[in-house]
Amino acid sequence: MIEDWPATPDEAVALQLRMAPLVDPRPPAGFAPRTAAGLDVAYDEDRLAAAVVVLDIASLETVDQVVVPGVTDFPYVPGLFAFRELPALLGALERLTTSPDLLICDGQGVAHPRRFGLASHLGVVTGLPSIGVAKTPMGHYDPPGPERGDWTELTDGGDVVGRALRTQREIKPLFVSIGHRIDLDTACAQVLRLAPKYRQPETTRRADHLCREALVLDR
DNA sequence: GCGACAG
DNA sequence: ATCTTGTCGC
Repeated sequence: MIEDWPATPDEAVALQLRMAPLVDPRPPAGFAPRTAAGLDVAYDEDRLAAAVVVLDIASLETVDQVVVPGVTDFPYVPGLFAFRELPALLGALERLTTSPDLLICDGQGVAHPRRFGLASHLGVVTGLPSIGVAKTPMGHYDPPGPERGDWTELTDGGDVVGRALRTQREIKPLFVSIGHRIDLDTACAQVLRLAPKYRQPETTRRADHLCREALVLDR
């Protein structure tokens, strides 16, 4: 499934440079996502659990979920985060009953040194529209206003790569960037819609809870 | 050369 | 990511 999987950081960087041009910032024709999947991974030593939870965007009800166990192959290296989580997340995605319309990822999309963070990598590999939602920025930004929905640009090397988006009043913003096949306005609107009550989107919250629980039960 | 650097 | 106490609020 995953050809030429890198064994070293140098190979991983080379793969990102080859794949970054494959990111398509244009949404599919008539894009109107009905479901969104949250993806997250939890760790315990060399074990991990990857979870995907699919929500109906309108009702925020869970319509499908999968969690799979795995092992950590790749060390955590800033900029190469995807190589740690991608294999397990793809395995979980394959086991879903239905294909989600949109992927909400825990990390950067194009707000990344090589414009190819986890969300972009997942989007390109699956062909699905994807959004990167990170808790910490990779780039520079000025603090947005205090209200829910307030935002400022996230920049890197002179490029606008995403937004610092406040999802709750006076709560630290999230850092949203496009992953693949979506535009930044739509990405931010979807994140806001999915986060009516807490800082993080419901998709991410449920996937987080699910993989943590699985890690404990599998032990 | 030194610091910064998603989870 | 994970480690952690008490504390505030619904």
